[in-house]
Amino acid sequence: MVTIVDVAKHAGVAPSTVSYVLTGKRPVSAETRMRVGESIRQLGYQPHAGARALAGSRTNVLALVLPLREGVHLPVVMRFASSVVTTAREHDMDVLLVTADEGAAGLRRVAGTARVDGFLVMDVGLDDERVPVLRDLGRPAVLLGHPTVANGLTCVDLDFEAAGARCVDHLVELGHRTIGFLGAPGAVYARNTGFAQRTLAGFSSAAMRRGVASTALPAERQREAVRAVVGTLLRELTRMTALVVHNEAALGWVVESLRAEGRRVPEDVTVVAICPDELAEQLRLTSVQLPADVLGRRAVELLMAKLNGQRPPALTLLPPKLFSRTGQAGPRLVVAPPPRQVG
Amino acid sequence: MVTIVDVAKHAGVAPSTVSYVLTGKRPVSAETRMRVGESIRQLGYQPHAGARALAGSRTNVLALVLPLREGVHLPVVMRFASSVVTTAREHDMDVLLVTADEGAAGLRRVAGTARVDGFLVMDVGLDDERVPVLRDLGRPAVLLGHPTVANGLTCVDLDFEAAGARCVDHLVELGHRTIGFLGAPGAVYARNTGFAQRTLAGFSSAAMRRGVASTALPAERQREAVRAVVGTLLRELTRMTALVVHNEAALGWVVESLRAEGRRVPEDVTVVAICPDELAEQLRLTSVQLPADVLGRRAVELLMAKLNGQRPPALTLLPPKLFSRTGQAGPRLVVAPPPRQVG
DNA sequence: AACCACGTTCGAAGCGCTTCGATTCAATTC
DNA sequence: GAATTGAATCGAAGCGCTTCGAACGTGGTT
Repeated sequence: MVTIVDVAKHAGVAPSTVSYVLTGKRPVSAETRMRVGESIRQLGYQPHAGARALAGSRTNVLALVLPLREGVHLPVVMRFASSVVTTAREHDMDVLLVTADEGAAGLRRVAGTARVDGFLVMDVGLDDERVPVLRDLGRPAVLLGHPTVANGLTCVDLDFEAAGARCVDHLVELGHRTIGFLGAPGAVYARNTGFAQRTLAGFSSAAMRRGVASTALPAERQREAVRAVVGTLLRELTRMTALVVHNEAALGWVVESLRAEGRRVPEDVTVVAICPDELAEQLRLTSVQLPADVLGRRAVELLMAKLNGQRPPALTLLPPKLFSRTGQAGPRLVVAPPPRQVG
Repeated sequence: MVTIVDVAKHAGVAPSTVSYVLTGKRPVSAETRMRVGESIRQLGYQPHAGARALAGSRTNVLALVLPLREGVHLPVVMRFASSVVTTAREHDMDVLLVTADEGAAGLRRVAGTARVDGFLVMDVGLDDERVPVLRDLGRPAVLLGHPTVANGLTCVDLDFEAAGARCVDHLVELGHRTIGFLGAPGAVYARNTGFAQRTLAGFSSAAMRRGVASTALPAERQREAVRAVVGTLLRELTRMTALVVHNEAALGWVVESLRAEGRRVPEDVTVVAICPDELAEQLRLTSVQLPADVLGRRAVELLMAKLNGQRPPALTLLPPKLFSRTGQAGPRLVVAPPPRQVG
């Protein structure tokens, strides 16, 4: 193995000088820098990660905590993971994969053994045991999915409010004047927080602002329940030509119900969904997608900022991406505004 | 931070003794072991991973190299990754996530900086640049997917030959006596190696052994091409009541073509696919699944064996799992034999 | 009673790197 | 020309752990 001492000897300098060349933490003359660089190249020197971590108390590794079993849509997780690793590498970081199965104990372990510098935690629940632990651990962390705003922690999520509004705006631009909203099961709105409510709020205020007639109803996931709600909407909102659906499980039944009621989709009723891209793709519906790749990138950037001692905003909401799938041509990306930041 | 010295003082022993308690590399009296263990618990001691790696030249981390972008079916990758992490943790190992994008350079980097003890590489190509690098690196590695048998390297894969045979056996047990085989595009069979050929071989010899009439044809992925091949099969093998399909892209068109020809699926023609589970699930077809979870577990176990100085078989072929989806009941797992080992 | 052997435990020497105070030397200043 | 400065570099002290030879008892042997 080639060590820093070998490089130092080869370049005729002290080991510390090589270190300074590598880290840039002290000025080194251009000439020395060249010479050391050349020695590094010739000897094929690669610093020992463990030694670095020991002496410098920085591992250059970040923990990515993923729900690998269930819950979140798998392709979304993958895209996110991919984006995280790529972005991390741009910052010269490696990624340690931790499953959510390990729970808080897993976080304690990798932090306690000084394996990682910080955490990226996906799919954090509203009352997650890991949140307090994360705060105690005293290492930078970025949470994804649910914006559990907790002091000191940083969160990233899709801007669901904007997503709701975006659907309305899109439909209004297509000429629709009466729009329905079919949301999550009632119970989801009952807990007084979360993305469902924010989506609905965005939808409602946009409808108001745009002056369109609208009705919003919750829906259970079962086929019959969905059929009933669709029936109600068609009856109450007789001139309804468009429907925004924020309920993955019901989505398929919604389309089926509409057709059963004699409405063609999308000719008679245009359906816009807020759901993972794959599902919308399959049903050929225009949709607002979860921008997993942007989410991953942004999350890493926020974490890096914290590692560098900055204090990034406590909450970053990413602009929704709307893919139009009405035409015969491939998905058309409608450009969205920059992210919102809070705190 | 609590160090080994703190623990040693607290327990009234030398640091080295604490180390031996932890690693078990030298005998320690039961009484001392107790006392040290108690101190560890009381102080909440967790050994510093970097220091360990430096002194012991063992990181307890393994690299998982995944094709995160494309190629392999995403859910399969996830299941595999999940299984790898879980199994690795059982062996007290952590997992560093590396994307295939980084190529051979990525392997050189994580090995050169002593970040990992070994490699798990998924989706290795027939003439992959990483194979020679992996051999040079001199660290244990286990390859998955294509059994590129290379000296010193260990491979795990699905036993495609058994998969082909299994389909026949299953169908014969259901009473079928004339079975067609619709395979990958001709070009795939032309390269003189790989899973396509092995599947076909397994199918053919099983058909022979079972005394069933059979015809095998390659098929391109396009709809018209598939339709033509299905037509040919129906004409040539007039009494065909079952069809084994080893061509993911064509699978949907196969079912469509059969129905267009007036054959009900599965009543008139039973289709068994060799494909990712999700696809078969969607089309409600009985299928042979890639056992990603078993694959991941086995891969880690092989790697651990190598890390412990053993010389596991060069090639392990996992028994195929056949899921029957003909009935109304949920998937029924038909139990399969133990893995085959070579080398 | 002196000896040996064995199971335990200790002490010290690194592992390869970062970091900080000290040192050097040339360029500036009075 | 001596004193002052500041940039560039050096040297040494750790970081927390493993490991290896040595030391220490204890019990059994001759």
